[in-house]
Amino acid sequence: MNVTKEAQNLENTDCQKISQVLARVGEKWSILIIMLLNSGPRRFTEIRRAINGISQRMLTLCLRGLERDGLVKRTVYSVMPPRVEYELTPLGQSLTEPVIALGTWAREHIEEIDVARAAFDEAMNTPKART
Amino acid sequence: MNVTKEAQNLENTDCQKISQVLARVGEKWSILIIMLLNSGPRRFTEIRRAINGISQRMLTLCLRGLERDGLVKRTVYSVMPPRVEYELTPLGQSLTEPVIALGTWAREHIEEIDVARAAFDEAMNTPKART
DNA sequence: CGGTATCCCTAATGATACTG
DNA sequence: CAGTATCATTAGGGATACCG
Repeated sequence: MNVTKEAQNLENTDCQKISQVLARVGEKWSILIIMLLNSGPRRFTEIRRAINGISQRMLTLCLRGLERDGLVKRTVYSVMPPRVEYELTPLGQSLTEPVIALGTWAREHIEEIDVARAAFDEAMNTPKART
Repeated sequence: MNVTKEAQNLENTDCQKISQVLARVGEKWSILIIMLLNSGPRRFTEIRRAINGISQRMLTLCLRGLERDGLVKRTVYSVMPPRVEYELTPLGQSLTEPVIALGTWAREHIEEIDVARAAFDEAMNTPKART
Protein backbone atom coordinates (compact mmCIF):
# COMPACT_ATOMS: atom_id res chain seq x y z
CA MET A 1 0.00 0.00 0.00
CA ASN A 2 3.07 2.20 0.30
CA VAL A 3 5.41 3.22 -2.42
CA THR A 4 9.08 3.25 -1.56
CA LYS A 5 11.48 6.08 -2.08
CA GLU A 6 11.72 4.82 -5.63
CA ALA A 7 8.69 6.99 -6.31
CA GLN A 8 10.75 10.09 -6.03
CA ASN A 9 7.95 12.53 -6.63
CA LEU A 10 5.83 11.57 -3.67
CA GLU A 11 6.36 10.51 -0.08
CA ASN A 12 4.84 7.36 1.30
CA THR A 13 2.31 9.16 3.40
CA ASP A 14 1.40 11.37 0.48
CA CYS A 15 0.56 8.34 -1.58
CA GLN A 16 -1.61 7.00 1.17
CA LYS A 17 -3.46 10.28 1.44
CA ILE A 18 -3.87 10.61 -2.26
CA SER A 19 -5.09 7.04 -2.41
CA GLN A 20 -7.69 7.77 0.22
CA VAL A 21 -8.99 10.78 -1.62
CA LEU A 22 -8.89 9.10 -5.01
CA ALA A 23 -10.65 6.11 -3.55
CA ARG A 24 -13.54 8.33 -2.56
CA VAL A 25 -13.52 10.34 -5.76
CA GLY A 26 -13.13 7.19 -7.77
CA GLU A 27 -16.23 5.61 -6.29
CA LYS A 28 -18.65 5.02 -9.07
CA TRP A 29 -21.23 7.56 -7.89
CA SER A 30 -19.28 10.10 -5.86
CA ILE A 31 -18.01 12.03 -8.81
CA LEU A 32 -21.44 12.24 -10.39
CA ILE A 33 -22.98 13.45 -7.16
CA ILE A 34 -20.27 16.05 -6.63
CA MET A 35 -20.68 17.38 -10.14
CA LEU A 36 -24.45 17.45 -9.77
CA LEU A 37 -24.29 19.32 -6.49
CA ASN A 38 -21.79 21.69 -8.03
CA SER A 39 -24.74 23.33 -9.75
CA GLY A 40 -26.63 23.82 -6.50
CA PRO A 41 -28.33 22.09 -3.55
CA ARG A 42 -30.52 19.09 -4.28
CA ARG A 43 -32.99 16.98 -2.35
CA PHE A 44 -32.43 13.28 -1.86
CA THR A 45 -34.97 12.21 -4.44
CA GLU A 46 -33.81 14.85 -6.89
CA ILE A 47 -30.32 13.40 -6.79
CA ARG A 48 -31.69 9.92 -7.13
CA ARG A 49 -33.68 10.83 -10.22
CA ALA A 50 -30.83 12.81 -11.73
CA ILE A 51 -28.40 9.93 -11.44
CA ASN A 52 -29.73 7.11 -13.50
CA GLY A 53 -29.25 3.66 -12.05
CA ILE A 54 -28.25 4.39 -8.49
CA SER A 55 -30.15 2.50 -5.82
CA GLN A 56 -31.59 4.23 -2.79
CA ARG A 57 -29.22 2.30 -0.61
CA MET A 58 -26.11 3.27 -2.52
CA LEU A 59 -27.15 6.89 -2.71
CA THR A 60 -27.56 6.95 1.05
CA LEU A 61 -24.21 5.30 1.65
CA CYS A 62 -22.45 7.50 -0.86
CA LEU A 63 -23.90 10.72 0.53
CA ARG A 64 -22.96 9.60 4.04
CA GLY A 65 -19.39 9.07 2.92
CA LEU A 66 -19.21 12.47 1.29
CA GLU A 67 -20.80 14.06 4.33
CA ARG A 68 -18.39 12.28 6.64
CA ASP A 69 -15.44 13.64 4.68
CA GLY A 70 -16.87 17.13 4.98
CA LEU A 71 -17.44 17.46 1.24
CA VAL A 72 -21.22 17.59 1.43
CA LYS A 73 -23.54 19.25 3.92
CA ARG A 74 -26.82 17.59 4.85
CA THR A 75 -29.66 19.81 5.99
CA VAL A 76 -32.85 18.36 7.46
CA TYR A 77 -36.02 20.42 7.44
CA SER A 78 -38.31 19.02 10.11
CA VAL A 79 -41.55 19.17 8.22
CA MET A 80 -44.00 16.61 6.96
CA PRO A 81 -43.20 15.13 4.59
CA PRO A 82 -39.50 15.27 5.44
CA ARG A 83 -37.26 17.43 3.36
CA VAL A 84 -33.51 16.86 3.26
CA GLU A 85 -31.18 18.92 1.17
CA TYR A 86 -27.61 18.17 0.18
CA GLU A 87 -25.10 20.75 -0.93
CA LEU A 88 -21.37 21.03 -1.41
CA THR A 89 -19.38 22.52 1.44
CA PRO A 90 -16.60 24.98 0.56
CA LEU A 91 -14.25 22.01 0.82
CA GLY A 92 -16.42 20.05 -1.59
CA GLN A 93 -16.51 23.01 -3.95
CA SER A 94 -12.73 23.29 -3.90
CA LEU A 95 -12.51 19.64 -4.87
CA THR A 96 -14.45 20.25 -8.06
CA GLU A 97 -11.49 22.13 -9.51
CA PRO A 98 -9.00 19.25 -9.71
CA VAL A 99 -11.86 16.91 -10.51
CA ILE A 100 -12.87 19.04 -13.44
CA ALA A 101 -9.22 19.10 -14.51
CA LEU A 102 -9.24 15.33 -14.51
CA GLY A 103 -12.56 15.38 -16.31
CA THR A 104 -11.10 17.64 -18.93
CA TRP A 105 -8.24 15.23 -19.38
CA ALA A 106 -10.76 12.42 -19.73
CA ARG A 107 -12.69 14.27 -22.41
CA GLU A 108 -9.56 15.14 -24.30
CA HIS A 109 -8.15 11.64 -24.27
CA ILE A 110 -11.15 9.33 -24.22
CA GLU A 111 -10.89 8.63 -27.92
CA GLU A 112 -7.23 7.79 -27.59
CA ILE A 113 -8.13 5.42 -24.78
CA ASP A 114 -10.89 3.84 -26.82
CA VAL A 115 -8.48 3.25 -29.69
CA ALA A 116 -5.94 1.73 -27.32
CA ARG A 117 -8.59 -0.55 -25.85
CA ALA A 118 -9.77 -1.70 -29.24
CA ALA A 119 -6.18 -2.38 -30.32
CA PHE A 120 -5.46 -4.25 -27.12
CA ASP A 121 -8.60 -6.35 -27.37
CA GLU A 122 -7.88 -7.18 -30.97
CA ALA A 123 -4.35 -8.20 -30.09
CA MET A 124 -5.83 -10.53 -27.49
CA ASN A 125 -7.88 -12.19 -30.19
CA THR A 126 -4.78 -12.56 -32.31
CA PRO A 127 -2.59 -14.64 -30.02
CA LYS A 128 0.46 -14.30 -32.26
CA ALA A 129 0.47 -10.61 -31.53
CA ARG A 130 1.55 -11.19 -27.95
CA THR A 131 5.16 -12.25 -28.18
CA MET B 1 -25.13 6.17 -14.41
CA ASN B 2 -26.07 9.30 -16.28
CA VAL B 3 -26.58 12.75 -14.91
CA THR B 4 -29.43 14.72 -16.38
CA LYS B 5 -29.23 18.22 -17.74
CA GLU B 6 -29.56 19.31 -14.12
CA ALA B 7 -25.79 18.96 -13.95
CA GLN B 8 -25.29 22.02 -16.05
CA ASN B 9 -21.54 21.92 -16.15
CA LEU B 10 -21.21 18.59 -17.84
CA GLU B 11 -22.98 16.60 -20.51
CA ASN B 12 -24.23 13.09 -19.88
CA THR B 13 -21.60 11.50 -22.01
CA ASP B 14 -18.92 13.57 -20.35
CA CYS B 15 -19.89 12.23 -16.98
CA GLN B 16 -19.78 8.70 -18.28
CA LYS B 17 -16.33 9.24 -19.69
CA ILE B 18 -15.07 10.93 -16.59
CA SER B 19 -16.48 8.13 -14.52
CA GLN B 20 -14.68 5.57 -16.62
CA VAL B 21 -11.37 7.34 -16.23
CA LEU B 22 -11.84 8.02 -12.54
CA ALA B 23 -12.84 4.42 -12.01
CA ARG B 24 -9.49 3.35 -13.38
CA VAL B 25 -7.53 6.05 -11.59
CA GLY B 26 -9.49 5.42 -8.42
CA GLU B 27 -8.55 1.77 -8.35
CA LYS B 28 -6.59 1.13 -5.24
CA TRP B 29 -3.29 0.39 -6.94
CA SER B 30 -3.46 2.17 -10.30
CA ILE B 31 -2.52 5.54 -8.93
CA LEU B 32 0.43 4.15 -7.02
CA ILE B 33 1.68 2.32 -10.08
CA ILE B 34 1.30 5.38 -12.28
CA MET B 35 3.17 7.56 -9.84
CA LEU B 36 5.89 4.94 -9.47
CA LEU B 37 6.34 4.59 -13.23
CA ASN B 38 6.39 8.36 -13.50
CA SER B 39 9.97 8.18 -12.26
CA GLY B 40 10.99 5.70 -14.91
CA PRO B 41 10.48 2.18 -16.29
CA ARG B 42 10.26 -0.69 -13.83
CA ARG B 43 10.32 -4.46 -14.02
CA PHE B 44 7.39 -6.51 -12.78
CA THR B 45 9.05 -7.60 -9.58
CA GLU B 46 10.43 -4.13 -8.95
CA ILE B 47 6.93 -2.73 -8.99
CA ARG B 48 5.73 -5.51 -6.79
CA ARG B 49 8.39 -4.85 -4.21
CA ALA B 50 7.93 -1.10 -4.40
CA ILE B 51 4.23 -1.31 -3.71
CA ASN B 52 3.80 -2.90 -0.35
CA GLY B 53 0.90 -5.28 -0.02
CA ILE B 54 -0.10 -5.87 -3.63
CA SER B 55 -0.48 -9.49 -4.66
CA GLN B 56 1.04 -10.83 -7.85
CA ARG B 57 -2.42 -11.42 -9.19
CA MET B 58 -3.64 -7.89 -8.59
CA LEU B 59 -0.47 -6.36 -9.98
CA THR B 60 -0.91 -8.37 -13.16
CA LEU B 61 -4.56 -7.41 -13.49
CA CYS B 62 -3.87 -3.78 -12.73
CA LEU B 63 -1.00 -3.52 -15.20
CA ARG B 64 -3.15 -5.21 -17.85
CA GLY B 65 -5.86 -2.63 -17.30
CA LEU B 66 -3.43 0.25 -17.57
CA GLU B 67 -1.85 -1.31 -20.64
CA ARG B 68 -5.25 -1.84 -22.22
CA ASP B 69 -6.11 1.81 -21.74
CA GLY B 70 -2.85 2.78 -23.39
CA LEU B 71 -1.45 4.35 -20.23
CA VAL B 72 1.36 1.85 -19.76
CA LYS B 73 3.60 0.12 -22.26
CA ARG B 74 4.73 -3.44 -21.66
CA THR B 75 8.01 -4.57 -23.16
CA VAL B 76 9.08 -8.20 -23.14
CA TYR B 77 12.74 -9.09 -23.49
CA SER B 78 12.93 -12.67 -24.66
CA VAL B 79 15.78 -13.82 -22.54
CA MET B 80 16.18 -16.33 -19.78
CA PRO B 81 15.13 -15.59 -17.18
CA PRO B 82 12.33 -13.46 -18.67
CA ARG B 83 12.53 -9.71 -18.33
CA VAL B 84 9.45 -7.53 -18.68
CA GLU B 85 9.52 -3.79 -18.31
CA TYR B 86 6.66 -1.42 -17.77
CA GLU B 87 6.74 2.28 -18.51
CA LEU B 88 4.30 5.11 -18.93
CA THR B 89 3.24 5.97 -22.45
CA PRO B 90 3.01 9.65 -23.40
CA LEU B 91 -0.71 9.32 -22.65
CA GLY B 92 0.07 7.89 -19.24
CA GLN B 93 2.56 10.67 -18.60
CA SER B 94 -0.01 13.31 -19.50
CA LEU B 95 -2.36 11.77 -16.97
CA THR B 96 0.07 12.36 -14.16
CA GLU B 97 -0.54 16.10 -14.38
CA PRO B 98 -4.20 16.17 -13.33
CA VAL B 99 -3.54 13.28 -10.97
CA ILE B 100 -0.80 15.25 -9.26
CA ALA B 101 -3.19 18.21 -9.09
CA LEU B 102 -5.67 16.00 -7.30
CA GLY B 103 -2.86 14.70 -5.13
CA THR B 104 -1.92 18.25 -4.24
CA TRP B 105 -5.51 18.94 -3.27
CA ALA B 106 -5.44 15.81 -1.15
CA ARG B 107 -2.31 16.88 0.67
CA GLU B 108 -3.65 20.37 1.24
CA HIS B 109 -6.99 19.22 2.59
CA ILE B 110 -6.35 15.88 4.24
CA GLU B 111 -6.29 17.41 7.70
CA GLU B 112 -9.58 19.17 7.06
CA ILE B 113 -11.02 15.85 5.97
CA ASP B 114 -9.66 14.09 9.03
CA VAL B 115 -11.25 16.71 11.28
CA ALA B 116 -14.55 16.36 9.44
CA ARG B 117 -14.41 12.59 9.81
CA ALA B 118 -13.67 12.79 13.52
CA ALA B 119 -16.51 15.26 14.02
CA PHE B 120 -18.89 13.10 12.01
CA ASP B 121 -17.95 9.93 13.86
CA GLU B 122 -18.33 11.66 17.21
CA ALA B 123 -21.75 12.96 16.21
CA MET B 124 -22.69 9.37 15.36
CA ASN B 125 -21.79 8.34 18.88
CA THR B 126 -23.90 11.17 20.25
CA PRO B 127 -27.27 10.28 18.75
CA LYS B 128 -28.90 13.54 19.88
CA ALA B 129 -26.56 15.36 17.55
CA ARG B 130 -28.39 14.08 14.49
CA THR B 131 -31.70 15.88 14.52
C1' DC C 1 11.21 -14.09 -13.69
C1' DG C 2 6.80 -13.22 -14.84
C1' DG C 3 3.20 -14.78 -15.24
C1' DT C 4 -1.70 -18.02 -15.52
C1' DA C 5 -5.28 -21.07 -13.36
C1' DT C 6 -7.89 -22.44 -9.56
C1' DC C 7 -10.17 -22.32 -5.26
C1' DC C 8 -12.24 -19.83 -1.74
C1' DC C 9 -13.75 -16.24 1.16
C1' DT C 10 -15.28 -11.63 2.08
C1' DA C 11 -17.04 -7.16 0.95
C1' DA C 12 -19.91 -4.66 -2.06
C1' DT C 13 -24.27 -4.01 -4.11
C1' DG C 14 -29.10 -4.82 -5.59
C1' DA C 15 -33.87 -5.99 -4.34
C1' DT C 16 -37.35 -5.87 -1.21
C1' DA C 17 -39.88 -4.65 2.78
C1' DC C 18 -40.67 -1.65 6.51
C1' DT C 19 -40.60 3.18 9.31
C1' DG C 20 -40.43 8.10 11.45
C1' DC D 1 -39.99 11.81 1.59
C1' DA D 2 -36.01 9.96 3.15
C1' DG D 3 -34.43 6.85 4.90
C1' DT D 4 -33.15 1.83 7.68
C1' DA D 5 -32.98 -3.35 7.89
C1' DT D 6 -32.58 -7.70 5.93
C1' DC D 7 -31.65 -11.10 2.63
C1' DA D 8 -29.50 -12.87 -1.56
C1' DT D 9 -26.31 -12.44 -5.21
C1' DT D 10 -22.09 -11.18 -7.14
C1' DA D 11 -17.64 -9.20 -7.86
C1' DG D 12 -13.12 -8.33 -5.77
C1' DG D 13 -9.23 -10.09 -4.14
C1' DG D 14 -5.98 -13.36 -1.37
C1' DA D 15 -3.57 -17.91 -1.26
C1' DT D 16 -1.76 -21.50 -3.53
C1' DA D 17 0.02 -24.22 -7.18
C1' DC D 18 1.79 -24.71 -11.60
C1' DC D 19 4.06 -23.15 -16.37
C1' DG D 20 7.10 -21.03 -20.38
